[in-house]
Amino acid sequence: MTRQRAAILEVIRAEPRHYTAEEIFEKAKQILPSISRATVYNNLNALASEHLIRRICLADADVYDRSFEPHVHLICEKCGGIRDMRLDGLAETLESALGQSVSSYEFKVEYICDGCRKH
Amino acid sequence: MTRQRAAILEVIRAEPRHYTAEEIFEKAKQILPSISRATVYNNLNALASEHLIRRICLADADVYDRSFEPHVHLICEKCGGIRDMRLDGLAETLESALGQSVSSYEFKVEYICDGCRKH
DNA sequence: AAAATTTTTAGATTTTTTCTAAAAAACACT
DNA sequence: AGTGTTTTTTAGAAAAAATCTAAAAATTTT
Repeated sequence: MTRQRAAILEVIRAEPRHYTAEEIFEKAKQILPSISRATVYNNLNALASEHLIRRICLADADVYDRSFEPHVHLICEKCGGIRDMRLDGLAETLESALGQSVSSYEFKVEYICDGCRKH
Repeated sequence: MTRQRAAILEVIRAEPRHYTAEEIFEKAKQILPSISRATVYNNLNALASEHLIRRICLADADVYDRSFEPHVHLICEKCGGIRDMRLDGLAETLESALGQSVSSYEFKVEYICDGCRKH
């Protein structure tokens, strides 16, 4: 475990918010000012393929989720806000429909959030 | 409806396969040789936000799906192959868990495809 | 068919991500 | 701790992906 990777994980795990690669780079620089952009990209790719974090593609940017635990991402169509939700039993439903086990899933849902519905 | 948009839709709808923006550009050029890359990107963005097609983000590229109908995308962890699957009742499950209706969803599942499991 | 609006175009520009080869750090082994 | 091996990082260049621009063309409206 390098100091760089630790800093990147620290940034991602600090808050439930989902950050872009550029934001993670900026925040990691506050911890390790000499960190390189390539290191951030390398680590985000590595962490995502090791299933320690998850990449989520939004309309205008890719962001990273500190949790790889299966959950639903609710994305507001109006403001682009993103909210997490648990939904149990989904893997089971999926596996029985497919007839085979699955490694992981990513469920992205478009809706209108409370704030936007009031307008 | 411009000839360019028609050509782009024609390319996307020709086959169930999912193409990248660049592939769509190449194929659209066979129909309209003067078509510009910007037109392809403009239209893909417009079509996706009008919900006529869907953008799917894979590990190494974004691809476009001719159908916006809710369905599951099964993505093989080994070979990256992508396969569609129907899964009924998902919207209902989702809406009752959320307590509110949803506009659409995108369900991406990682698994090992038949071909790769044999090796 | 004229006017108004929208879309397209080619290429430059911007943004995002990856690549490179040398240096540094981490790891493995005694 | 010391040595050698392997992996990771670095800075900057390069590549790749997507957007922007303003003029021209096509489409739509009247």
